[in-house]
Amino acid sequence: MNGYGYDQKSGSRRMSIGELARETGVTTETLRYYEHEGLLPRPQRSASGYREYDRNAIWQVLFILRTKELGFSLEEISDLLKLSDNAKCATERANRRLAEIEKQIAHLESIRARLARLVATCPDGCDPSECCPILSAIQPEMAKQQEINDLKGTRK
Amino acid sequence: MNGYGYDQKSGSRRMSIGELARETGVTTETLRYYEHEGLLPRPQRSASGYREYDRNAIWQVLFILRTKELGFSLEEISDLLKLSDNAKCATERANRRLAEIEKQIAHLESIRARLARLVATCPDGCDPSECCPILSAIQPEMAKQQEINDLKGTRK
DNA sequence: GTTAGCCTTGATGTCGACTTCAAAGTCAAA
DNA sequence: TTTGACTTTGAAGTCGACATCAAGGCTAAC
Repeated sequence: MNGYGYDQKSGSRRMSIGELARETGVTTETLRYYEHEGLLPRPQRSASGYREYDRNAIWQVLFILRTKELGFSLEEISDLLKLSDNAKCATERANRRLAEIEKQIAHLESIRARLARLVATCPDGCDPSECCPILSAIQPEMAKQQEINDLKGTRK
Repeated sequence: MNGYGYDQKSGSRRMSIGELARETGVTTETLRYYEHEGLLPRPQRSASGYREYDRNAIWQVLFILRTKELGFSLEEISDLLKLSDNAKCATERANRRLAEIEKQIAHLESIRARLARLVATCPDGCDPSECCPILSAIQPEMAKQQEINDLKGTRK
């Protein structure tokens, strides 16, 4: 048996910070951090000062985690929670986030294309005795410049 | 006229750190930082201790910037430069990076899909008087639990 | 000769999202 | 009763990639 009482309202047992951490898969430090940052409400305290959470806290934490997964920062999540208090619509934020994500995807796709092209220039185990085609493809002018300099050097 | 001499080898004028910064679009602090981290070779010094770069330095900096654009960290770039010294092939690194990028893209795409679905549930200016469908969609169980609790609360 | 603008160094600050730490108090089981 | 696991707090540390600062020296142009 643990010393944590029952939540009057929901009728379910209250939890320690450790139990909440186990239920949600985060560490106790993270929970305290979220509380400190205003993402989680300050819970009840036992006589000895321990935090006592009700079952609702689980969903509050999971909300944070899910929203984080969607790429929102903790500050944005905090904003969303404040909006939620006012029962205002979060569409605008979500749309902004969506636009950001699409930009990120486009950026990564252009990187992917460039990288894939680079990799294609270099057959599997390329000759270690010559300059790697990938490296020289990243810096074509540098390679050329080096060649020119080398030529000048040998001629002098 | 400036006090920076000519590079014997390339025959081109040497540059101060400020000039190199202007040519490459980074700050002097960044250049010193790259040098400190071993990404740029330590340049010649003037009698008074000023750094004196030759034109090659420009391509070295641009190589770092281009590779950074491809999503490599400074540490990875440092590795690549070491490999380049040994004239070994960088294919493996590039392939690893490519795999990472594809994972990131896939992740972002799943986020995009989820977000788009959420946004679709909420017509433009949704009614501020009721709970935002987006927020409740992120936390369906929480909303349900809240309802249950509210009902219990009013019944008691 | 003066001034504005360059350069030097090492140290410290920044951001976000935690993690780690120290030192002490509390709880449940054997 | 003692052990060991748990909890408390605020402060400091971590990561990467720089940015900023302080306090001074150097150089070019007027």
